[in-house]
Amino acid sequence: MKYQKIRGTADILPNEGEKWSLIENKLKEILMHYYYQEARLPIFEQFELFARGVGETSDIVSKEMYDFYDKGERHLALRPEGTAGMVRAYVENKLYGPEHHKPQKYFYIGPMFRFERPQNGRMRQFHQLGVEVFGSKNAAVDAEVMTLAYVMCQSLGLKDLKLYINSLGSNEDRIQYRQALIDFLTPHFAELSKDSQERLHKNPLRVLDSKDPQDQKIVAAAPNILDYLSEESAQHFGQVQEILQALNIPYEIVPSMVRGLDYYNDTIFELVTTCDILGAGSTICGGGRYDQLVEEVGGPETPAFGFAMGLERLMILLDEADDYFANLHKLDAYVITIGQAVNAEAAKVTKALRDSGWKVEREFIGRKPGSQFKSADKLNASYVFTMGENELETGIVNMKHLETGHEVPVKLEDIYNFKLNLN
RNA sequence: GCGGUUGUGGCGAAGGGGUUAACGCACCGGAUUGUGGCUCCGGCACUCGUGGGUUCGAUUCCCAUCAGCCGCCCCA
Repeated sequence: MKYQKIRGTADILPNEGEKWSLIENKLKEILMHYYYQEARLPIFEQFELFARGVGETSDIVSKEMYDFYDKGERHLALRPEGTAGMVRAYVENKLYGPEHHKPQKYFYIGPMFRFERPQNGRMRQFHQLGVEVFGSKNAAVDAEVMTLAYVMCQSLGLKDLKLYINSLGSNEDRIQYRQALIDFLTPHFAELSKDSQERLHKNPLRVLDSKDPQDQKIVAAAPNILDYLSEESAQHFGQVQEILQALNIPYEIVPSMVRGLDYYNDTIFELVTTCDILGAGSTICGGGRYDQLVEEVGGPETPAFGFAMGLERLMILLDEADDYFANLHKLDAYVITIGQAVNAEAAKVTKALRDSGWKVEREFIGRKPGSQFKSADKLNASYVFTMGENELETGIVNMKHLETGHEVPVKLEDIYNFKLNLN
């Protein structure tokens, strides 16, 4: 084999591709109902945008970026996530202008790139559906976006879904909590795992969701971030819950939950599956509030809330779901040809049937009739039309219903005039 | 980035230094000059991810490399 795909990329082959568009269409329909509008943004941006936006110290920026210099010596990067680009577009195009309905609610679907070790549901090029809302600090926005994420997954028939929520509070809240956490953990430094010892300096909140059992024991007694929320943040978080309850969206508060991007404040959430086919990456959707990012990117003070959903993870889960995709390719008819002479007439029959709204395939490679029937069977065709020289002469074809084996003669003319009678 | 594991036809999979590389599925042809899901017969890998080495000889051993999978880190 001369060429192979780049590590961590995937070929979504035709059969699979149909599943993707089926899912995407379904999700888009829901997004329409919630009044979200689609944006299509560049796949690469200035490196700096991500570095600043996502956070220089985040893993995504510090070790997972696909960055490069173009022929004009510009430092660029393939987008590792969608929010930074969306915010940039929002600011650059002055979508905050008075003529735009507030808040603005956008979504996008597309590939993202992260240089990581591939695993099930974790690719170097992967796809996200992202949602961003700009211009409201209302807790109802938080709740709506989380509801949206939940409903999208639910509508696809996903089971074992959990909505985890938490609040990071304001910047000041977090700084205080961070210090409290460091103060608490420092006496236990020697007992912590190696990973967590490092995390203590870089990002102490991360120690909270360490998988190391010893760490977990220590952390169990750690101060709770929710006790450090300012009154405003606590009230906001309370309202978010109130609305979720009113909407009957089941959720769970997980005070140890932290997110990997630096820009979040107040509400954060994750949608995870509790079944284990996804292995380590059971999060299918994550997001939260980011009230400072727009300003950081050069726009006016604009609160915002968003999430990203991992599409390949969704697809993996859906593949498990029974026959969600069954009958995707069911044919209404297969046109069998016997002999070169019927080539054109078979084309006419096929087209006429298609024009009348049927899903139709025909024989192209001239196999024996028996094999063609096998194909028709395999392709799940309801009817088979047999075209041979006899039919050419008489103008009458055999239409066979595969399931019953019942055959009826049909006039070609009737097919061409869309007068086919299925009884 | 670290650790483990795997790589044989379109797919699944046996083989374990010696030369015709099992088997199953799928596919193609025939038995059945134009009618399917069963059966039977036949066909289908100059070659065992790639490159190098050891050897009289390597798909089998060694090294490197690429890729897949799993765990960690982290995340969608």
